[in-house]
Amino acid sequence: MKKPLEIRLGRLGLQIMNVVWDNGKATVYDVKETISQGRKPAYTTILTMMRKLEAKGYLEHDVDDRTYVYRAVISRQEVRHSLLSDLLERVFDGSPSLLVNSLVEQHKVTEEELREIRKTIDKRRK
Amino acid sequence: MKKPLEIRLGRLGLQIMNVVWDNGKATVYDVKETISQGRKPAYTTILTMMRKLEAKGYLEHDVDDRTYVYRAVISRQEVRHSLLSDLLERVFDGSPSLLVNSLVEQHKVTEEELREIRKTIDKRRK
DNA sequence: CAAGTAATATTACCATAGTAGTATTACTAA
DNA sequence: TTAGTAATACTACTATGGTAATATTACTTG
Repeated sequence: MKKPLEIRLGRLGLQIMNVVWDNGKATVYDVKETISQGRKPAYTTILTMMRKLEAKGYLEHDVDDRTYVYRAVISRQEVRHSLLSDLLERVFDGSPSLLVNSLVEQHKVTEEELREIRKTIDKRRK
Repeated sequence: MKKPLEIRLGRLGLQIMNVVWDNGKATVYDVKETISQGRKPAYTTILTMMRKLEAKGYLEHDVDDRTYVYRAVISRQEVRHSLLSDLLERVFDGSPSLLVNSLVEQHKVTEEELREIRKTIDKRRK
């Protein structure tokens, strides 16, 4: 079983994966109903994209009473890891501290978030 | 003051921008010589891409003895900010600590890097 | 049985990143 | 003066993500 080194997911593809991950499984209809914020793609647009995601091996489906019920083949962690690695290498020269620096400098990171991050770091350090 | 439009840059575009940022300016030839690791795109490929980057307003050029000398219109920080924001929202649910968590969990972050990151956090917290 | 309905299948198009061959232009050197 | 050279200009094609209309299929219900 071979793992794709690089995961390619655009906005819509990622939105769809998120719905599937959140619910464990999802039909085209489920996704359509859940994607309510922002642009609302047509039913067939979501259908087409889900078929493409399946073709790429990111989703699989079972048939339940004529309806396709999709489930994720790749995990959220895998995708996060892959996309983050990609950004790290291509944009931040492979330097995690540069990335974190940019993160806390330019994004409004709350005090709460900073504490959380610090905890993560310290746990990792020992 | 520019609006933080969404910056769209693929692999090659980013490689080119990096050469320009690193050197302050760059010709097509400079970029071709610098891009030595991995695939080596043809001269005209780089030329075409640099023209596209200029069309998008990311580069500008002066003419020096018939040769175009490109310089960056957008900064590395802008691009880093934009691409990181994008990833943060789309992949990490807008949560910086989730992102940092994934960063230190799955990438081999050295002890040195952890110290560096912690310093950044603490500086921010004061 | 026939019409409606709910689902997928098919097909086609647009935009953008990447790729690069070929054409043109303008200078250089024999 | 002309062949070569070094640069950009033009053109075209591929791949992929996104978009969606239209067609088909299979079931439901009057």
